[in-house]
Amino acid sequence: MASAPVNPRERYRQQVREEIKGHAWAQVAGSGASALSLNAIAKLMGLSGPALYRYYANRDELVTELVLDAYRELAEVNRAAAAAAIPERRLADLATATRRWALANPHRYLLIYGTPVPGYSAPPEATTVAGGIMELLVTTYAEIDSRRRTAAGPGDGAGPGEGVGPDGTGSGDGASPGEDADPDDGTDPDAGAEAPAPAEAADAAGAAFERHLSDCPAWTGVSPAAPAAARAALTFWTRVHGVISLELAGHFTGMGFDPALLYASEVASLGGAI
Amino acid sequence: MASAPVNPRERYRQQVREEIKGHAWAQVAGSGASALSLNAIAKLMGLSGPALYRYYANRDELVTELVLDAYRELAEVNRAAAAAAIPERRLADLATATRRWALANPHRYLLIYGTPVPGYSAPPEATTVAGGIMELLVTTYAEIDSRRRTAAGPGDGAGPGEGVGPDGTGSGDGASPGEDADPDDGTDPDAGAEAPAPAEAADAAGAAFERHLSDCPAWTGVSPAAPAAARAALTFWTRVHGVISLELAGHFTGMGFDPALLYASEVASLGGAI
DNA sequence: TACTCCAGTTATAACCTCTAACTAAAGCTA
DNA sequence: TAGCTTTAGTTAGAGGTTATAACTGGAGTA
Repeated sequence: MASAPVNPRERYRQQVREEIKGHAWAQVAGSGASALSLNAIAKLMGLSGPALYRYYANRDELVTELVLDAYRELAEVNRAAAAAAIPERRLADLATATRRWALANPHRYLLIYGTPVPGYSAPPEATTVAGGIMELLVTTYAEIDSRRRTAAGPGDGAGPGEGVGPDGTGSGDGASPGEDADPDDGTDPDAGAEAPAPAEAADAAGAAFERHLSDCPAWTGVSPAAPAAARAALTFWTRVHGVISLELAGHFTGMGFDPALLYASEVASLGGAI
Repeated sequence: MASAPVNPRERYRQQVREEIKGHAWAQVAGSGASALSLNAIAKLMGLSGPALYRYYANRDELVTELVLDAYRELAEVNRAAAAAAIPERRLADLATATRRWALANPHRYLLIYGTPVPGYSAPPEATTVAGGIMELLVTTYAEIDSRRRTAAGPGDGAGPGEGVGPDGTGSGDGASPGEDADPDDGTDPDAGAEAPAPAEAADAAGAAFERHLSDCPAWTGVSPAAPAAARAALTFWTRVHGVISLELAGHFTGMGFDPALLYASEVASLGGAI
């Protein structure tokens, strides 16, 4: 991963760093990232507190390492799931793999997607790996789109189930009302107007978001159906995260239902049969 | 809220407790809950550290107080939004109010819905208030459902846009495949089977979840359309939280799109025009 | 007036992160 | 091989945290 350790000193250094990280993961798995203590790790390793500062400049640097590892692990899990899945189940398997990993490693998931640590800011490499996860989603959706296009034949772009986005909403076709959907203004310009039917409204807002996405700088390298795929990927991400994070935080306990079924319902809404 | 302070001593006590809480909120708003320091608060109030332990037994008790206040505040914001909205925009206004409050008080939102504090567990009253928020959602969806039913007339239960759930999925009608949707078993029983079309799959999984909900103990007091409304409310909650929490954690920064439009798209998918 | 109770104090223990200064050993180089 | 340089690990200590124990003085009460 890093530069190859040629010196025996450097090799030893990397080894100790790995051992520290191992203990750190154990602590994080036990009590979360905020309970991570360099002092305790040092004691566990038979060292004295300040010795660890030879290997990590400070606590944040160790946390960064953990965050990066977690990102890479989740990215790898996703990549493997996507690679192993038959095309028809790729989305579902991605979603399943993500939830399974999150449930098996709740603190790793929360380390990535949970409440940010106050003083801490993620390193650029984390953004890169996160972008890789996102890109996998986007390409998966783009792939589904192109498969549907070729299956339906050219010239046929309408009908139920078409398009790549969630909820059966097609790619952005035509203008629609509700251009400014920012809820931050308290004016509510069309509060008295007739509310559109839910289905149309979903189409309109989705199409508006896709148009907005098509104006945005890249972060997705896929070309033609990009906005639709990007929107679908973002929706996938937020819906999956919505269920997983609330489940991990324990907000479903005591409600008596199986979160797996809610998750399945949400994943199915994203175009992935589960 | 609590018992009335009749003694001047008790009154003074309540007053100091409130002042402590005020400083605590300022700290939380500034740097998050993990940066909350009883010592610093005491210094700010011109007291010495241990003095605060006369008012709060420990840090967790203060955090509990903050969590309860945040819950109550969000519940009140939701209740007010629902009361002020015309029926057709009730869902949208609920969603808007929630996001607005979350963006205005990110640390309060994360205090409730973010990564749980390691040793800390929410008090029963928090569950009660959270249940109130949920109940408001369920009744709102039940109300929408009954309004649609009366508008469509008895005997008419089909057609696009019917039902109360998100994605235009109706209430659980009829059996469907995919009974056991728990992704935790690694066996993947029907991996080789033909994947159903997305729309059918969404219906099937949603119906399965609704059937599951109808078997679950109450936590929702609404009677007839309960499972459909409960599912819709849960879906509302998880989708709204998915977008808000990722936005608050800064995961959208650098992606260049306006989260408000993604949020609007999601809210529209939930049957709320925004 | 006398008594009780309690807010707030200091001292202290046990943690934490992190810096400074020092020791000793390991490895490189002439 | 001798000497030099680099560095792992040490102790000491500053400054922070939560939290407890014991004490003081004043405020409210009987």
